[in-house]
Amino acid sequence: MTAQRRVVAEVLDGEHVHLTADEVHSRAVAKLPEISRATVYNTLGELVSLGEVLEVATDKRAKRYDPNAHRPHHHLVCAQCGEIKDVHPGGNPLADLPDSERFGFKVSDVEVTYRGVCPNCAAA
Amino acid sequence: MTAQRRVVAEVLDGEHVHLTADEVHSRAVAKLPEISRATVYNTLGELVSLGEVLEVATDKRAKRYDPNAHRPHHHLVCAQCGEIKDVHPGGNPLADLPDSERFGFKVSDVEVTYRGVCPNCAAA
DNA sequence: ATCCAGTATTGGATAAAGTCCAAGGTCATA
DNA sequence: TATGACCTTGGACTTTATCCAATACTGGAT
Repeated sequence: MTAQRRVVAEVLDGEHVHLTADEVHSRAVAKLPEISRATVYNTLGELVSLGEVLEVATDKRAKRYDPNAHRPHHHLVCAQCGEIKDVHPGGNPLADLPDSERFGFKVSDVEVTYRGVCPNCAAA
Repeated sequence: MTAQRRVVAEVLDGEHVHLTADEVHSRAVAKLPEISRATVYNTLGELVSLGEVLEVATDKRAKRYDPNAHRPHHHLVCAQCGEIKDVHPGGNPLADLPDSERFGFKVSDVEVTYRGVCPNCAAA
């Protein structure tokens, strides 16, 4: 555990945190000015491999990193400003996919992304 | 309607078609050698605006374009090779998101992505 | 059939996001 | 202190996508 990794881990902490790699880097630089982009990417990649952090691809621009990897959840995204909330819907989408629709795949995971407009953007 | 647009529309036709912009361009070039990348991007953008084609962000690399926009469906993705199938699960995920989990958003849409391993990759 | 205004296309430049790599630094151990 | 393992750095490079000015094409009006 190096100073650089500690800083990345610190930046990625909290509820409803979904930063891009670049945002992580900016915030990390604020705490440790000499940290490089490459290290941020390396560390994020390791955290993802370790299962400590999730990659989220809600919009098609930069990947986002979600530290809330240990409680399963899905995402609610504002179509206008891009804000992302963690949500915990009921139901079991895995059970809703009949065998006839599995094409022989071994299905292991489901991701659900709700889209809408957040209160801020609705007001504007 | 120009030759270029016709070619792009032709390339994007069929079931379980989920090409990247680059793949669309390659195939379009095969039919119309002088078509430019910019035109492919423009045309894809227009088709998306018109609601004729969907953008899919299943992996975090290039966007993919799905011509099957008129029958609602979700996606099943192979985690190894990236193959994508259209699927039609039962259930109603929208109904599964309680008000208490909506954070005041006006929720209008849900995307469900199943992940697993396709028969090919499982055999290998 | 021709002309025109408007729209589409082109290719090259540019941007944004991410990856790769060689060189150098740090740390624990012996 | 010397050694080896692993991290970090910065810059070059790749991939994906967008922008722009110049040119070409389209369809309707004449």
